[in-house]
Amino acid sequence: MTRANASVDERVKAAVRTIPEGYVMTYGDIARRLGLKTARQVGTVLARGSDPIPWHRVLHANGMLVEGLSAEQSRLLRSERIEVHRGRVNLKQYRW
DNA sequence: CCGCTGACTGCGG
DNA sequence: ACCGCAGCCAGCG
Repeated sequence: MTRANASVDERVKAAVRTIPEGYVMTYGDIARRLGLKTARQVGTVLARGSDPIPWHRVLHANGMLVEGLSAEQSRLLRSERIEVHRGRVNLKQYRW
């Protein structure tokens, strides 16, 4: 009931909500943390983005921002003091 | 059941 | 460091 029964959809959203302000995680990080098979699953859930979650804290494996949403995303990240340079974030520094 | 798509990745050039 | 691409696999028609 704690987690096991929850749907993948809910678990992904819950995981994203655990990312503290000022930190980021990659799609792969979340997938591995939840024991999911692929990072794409995480992306698929976020793409539907039905609920208010800090989606901007989720990046690609190399720190790149989400294609097509980079403007909005970099604005949100910078608003919480995360540096974005050339469309990417330094994971060594901000990865949770 | 089949084929295509996608908010992904890792590897090779 | 920067592409390009094949591999993966859940979701949808």
